[in-house]
Amino acid sequence: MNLLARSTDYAVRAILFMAQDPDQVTSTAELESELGLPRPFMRKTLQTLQKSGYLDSVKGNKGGFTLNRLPSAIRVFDLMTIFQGHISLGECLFKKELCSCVKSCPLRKEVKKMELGLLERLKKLTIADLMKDQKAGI
Amino acid sequence: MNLLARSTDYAVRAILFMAQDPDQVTSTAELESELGLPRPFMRKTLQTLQKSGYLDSVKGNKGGFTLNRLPSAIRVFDLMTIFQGHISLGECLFKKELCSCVKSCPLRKEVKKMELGLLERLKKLTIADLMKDQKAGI
DNA sequence: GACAAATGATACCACGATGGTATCATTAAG
DNA sequence: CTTAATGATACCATCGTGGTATCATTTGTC
Repeated sequence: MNLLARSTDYAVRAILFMAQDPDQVTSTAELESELGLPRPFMRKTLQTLQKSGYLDSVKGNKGGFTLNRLPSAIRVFDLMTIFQGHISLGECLFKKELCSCVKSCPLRKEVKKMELGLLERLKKLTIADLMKDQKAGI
Repeated sequence: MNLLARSTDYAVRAILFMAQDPDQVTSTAELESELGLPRPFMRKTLQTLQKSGYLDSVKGNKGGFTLNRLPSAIRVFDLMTIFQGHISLGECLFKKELCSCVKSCPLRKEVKKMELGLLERLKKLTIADLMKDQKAGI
């Protein structure tokens, strides 16, 4: 299982990179050479981030993207939502309604509790936090 | 996202059902009519449980399965492992090694922390706990 | 102005995991 | 002997995800 999709993961890395030097224009080519992120996929990813208001784009030669928000204002949880939709650990109920377990599903309840704990932590985590870790770590 | 695979989910329901009357032989046909679980799929699922030592099987007419362990000795986490393999929230590192993020991946570290919390809770949860919930709730 | 290098928008593809089915052999109750 | 169950497999279909390709547009540089 993977809590994070590739797209989310890549997005976070790209944003972390751009946050080091917020005013610089970063192209997907740069992300490829600097971080090894696959260029075509990153195009799609960054376009999504731009449409969602996290990045500004500069078209044309020497173009690319710039970060639009403070690292402390970017929650990992929100990025996950953008790329992965509604975040939940147990969504069987919704899509195919094979669950007649409305009342008789104690397992769901437990999973739901764990989900709550997890989401709480996720919602607190920002890019700024990751930058701190990054500097502290190595 | 789904923390639990269908197979795990079904397995838990079947076991919960069987635990109500531990000495009775339960067939997949019964599970289908009583719980609405799809018979062919349940066959596979219960066979897996039998091979893993959770159920005994009775072949032939009037055959089926019986529970082999005490509800308190069946951890949901172990069932998940059987049907879903190694449980983890971030396994990108292993399979395709595109992560050169050994040192530079603060996000992984955070996910790992959350995973620890989640697994701790999951490992504590047994079928007996679920039975208690079931009786308490409605 | 021409070219190169970038994004915008979109459509498409490939693979794997998962949920689910089908088949044949074997066993045992009635 | 028939029926109803499991044992053991092999197979299939669908979907999400990761990834690619294409064409149009924009813009800096020579």
